[in-house]
Amino acid sequence: MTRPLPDFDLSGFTPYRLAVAAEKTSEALARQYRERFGISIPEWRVLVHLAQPLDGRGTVSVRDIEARVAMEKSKVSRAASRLETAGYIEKAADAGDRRLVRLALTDKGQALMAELLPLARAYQEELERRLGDTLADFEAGLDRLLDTLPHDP
Amino acid sequence: MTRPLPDFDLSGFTPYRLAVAAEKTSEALARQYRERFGISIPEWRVLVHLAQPLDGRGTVSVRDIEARVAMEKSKVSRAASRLETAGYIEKAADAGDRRLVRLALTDKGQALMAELLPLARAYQEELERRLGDTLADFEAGLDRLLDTLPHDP
DNA sequence: GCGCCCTCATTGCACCTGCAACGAGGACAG
DNA sequence: CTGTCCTCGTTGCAGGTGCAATGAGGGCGC
Repeated sequence: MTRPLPDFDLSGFTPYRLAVAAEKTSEALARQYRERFGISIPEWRVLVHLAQPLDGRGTVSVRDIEARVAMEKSKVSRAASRLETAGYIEKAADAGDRRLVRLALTDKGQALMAELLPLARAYQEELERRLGDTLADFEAGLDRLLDTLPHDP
Repeated sequence: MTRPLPDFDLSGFTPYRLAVAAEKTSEALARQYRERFGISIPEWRVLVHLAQPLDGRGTVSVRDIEARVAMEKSKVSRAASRLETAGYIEKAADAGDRRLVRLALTDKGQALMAELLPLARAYQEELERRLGDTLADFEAGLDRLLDTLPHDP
């Protein structure tokens, strides 16, 4: 009665493998961001979105970010508050719809991103080098997972 | 002076993509585990390791688990405490080296795993179906990332 | 205008986490 | 045996997190 359990190989379990890979790939960059700039990953994601004026304007609301990044609105809100305290972004009520909060990089924030983005780019290139000839197929598989799985059930 | 920033596409950034994919793939299963069994992901990982008697014995120490799973020892320790409180595992001092704590599934824990493991298996098969013909290449790329990156710098 | 229901963002709460510090125990040289 | 240094596991603390509740505001029918 001690062995009714089926074998199960955790190291072959895709969700687990993805979690470990995500953790490992984030770790190196995250440490740099934290030690050199005092920036966490949620904060970094917010900053990246503010660095690209996707729409006409250069400002974005909390829920724009929430929609584009896989991050809860409370997480976005708190990350934004920390960034505001640090002086990297500014919040302003939207003139048209006063429920919205428009976020925008300050000059200090722009300067920060001018340093951070090249680091991220270089790291991405390093990862692509490591993936070598498996890169395209790997990213294709990742695309399938990302496309297929809903994330607001 | 408003556009000195290089373009950067977050949705093409591999660490970000991995984080989102890991979150999405874990979410569905994690919710089931939580709602139906009251089990969190760290607790699940501990349980899985206790369900496979990798060595001769069916018991494992905290640091065995720490080494085999990408989890801090404090996380393992607290997950084990919760599992013990819930009655799924038992802790016992190792006879030979009294610093070690040997963890083992109780009967209740074995019964739990007999339910959980088939769910995980079925989910893995579903993911593999979604990946379809990209599966092999995708897993190969994941292997490269997992092999290359150190995780104890 | 008024009521109703919706959306946006924040916050309170309970919990989880990482990290450093700790105590207990083991290994080993002298 | 004693002292020193190591390992194992737990815990205190500060801070992050998810979730639900909240308050402010908007849209619309009447």
